[in-house]
Amino acid sequence: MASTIRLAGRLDPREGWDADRCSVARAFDVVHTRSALLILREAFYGTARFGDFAKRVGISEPVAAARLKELVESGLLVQEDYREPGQRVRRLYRLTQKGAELLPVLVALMDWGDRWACDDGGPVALRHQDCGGVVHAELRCEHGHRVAADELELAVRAGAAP
Amino acid sequence: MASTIRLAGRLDPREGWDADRCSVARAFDVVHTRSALLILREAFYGTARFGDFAKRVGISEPVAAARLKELVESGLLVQEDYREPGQRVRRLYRLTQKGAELLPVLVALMDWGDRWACDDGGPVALRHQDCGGVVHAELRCEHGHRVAADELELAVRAGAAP
DNA sequence: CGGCATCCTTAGGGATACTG
DNA sequence: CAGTATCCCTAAGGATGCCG
Repeated sequence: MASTIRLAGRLDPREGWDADRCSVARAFDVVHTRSALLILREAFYGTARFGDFAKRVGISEPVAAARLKELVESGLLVQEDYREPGQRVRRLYRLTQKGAELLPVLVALMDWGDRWACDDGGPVALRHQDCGGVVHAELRCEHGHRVAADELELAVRAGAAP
Repeated sequence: MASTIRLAGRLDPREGWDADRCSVARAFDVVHTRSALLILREAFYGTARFGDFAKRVGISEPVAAARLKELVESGLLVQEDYREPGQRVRRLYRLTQKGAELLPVLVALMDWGDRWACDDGGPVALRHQDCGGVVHAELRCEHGHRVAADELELAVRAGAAP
């Protein structure tokens, strides 16, 4: 059946597999909750202030406070105090490099949701500023080849032996 | 500061934004838990049987049963009863097309975890079978251009007005 | 082997009210 | 505006035990 795939690979890396070392699990543990994910989405959209996060994500202030604190502690966001001349101090939350590199995760989720969880293709689209083309997250090898799921091979990295 | 980015775009799509229509949120709601994500990871690695999921993901049987049932109900996995001649019936869980298309999400998470949550670059690597090149999830527009975060533009889709 | 039933603990998240 | 303090509910997930 074409609807099921599996990663190719001669050796079975799952023997002696240490679940705690899995990068997928570790990445999930950092993001960790729905509210944190949506706060990151808003940060990508340019949101920077406490109240805007709570309002736009649709969560209560206590939850927003807890998630923002965790995200700062994890190094995904930085809090900056910022004062324009003659204005009161504003507190801004902004993405760090570490946080910004989660963008492909967000885009991949958006792609999937647009395709499988929306009637209409989703409320927003990402476009390439230069050419206007719609942007997606896709699998490419380091030589630039587009890689289909059945062309993947799973390899255990050196030093990752059981 | 180079470590913060924001999506370009002249109009602000967040006014009138309906949080429930967000594809990122909807996709997260389908996957929904850590254990479901790791079950999907195992499905990509070729795991198909109940006990293997529980053991390799590192979760209890009740949790595995609950997640597998949810994933089947969501249409990400199918359960097949399968009998080799002379053997007892085996039950297999396999990815559907809908589930298989979550692969870029998993790869993007793995990429991020390898880079930011592991000392050693992560336990496994994905390679392109044909050329051996390491595979990553990256942002490309429909014309094949590689798209950096600051080249993105957010556009409200037709019919997505407030 | 492939589950389900039960009990338990912890954490995510909403509501409300209050402070600097 | 940017939070904090309480209280409460629900769900994720482990442990144990049973069943076809």
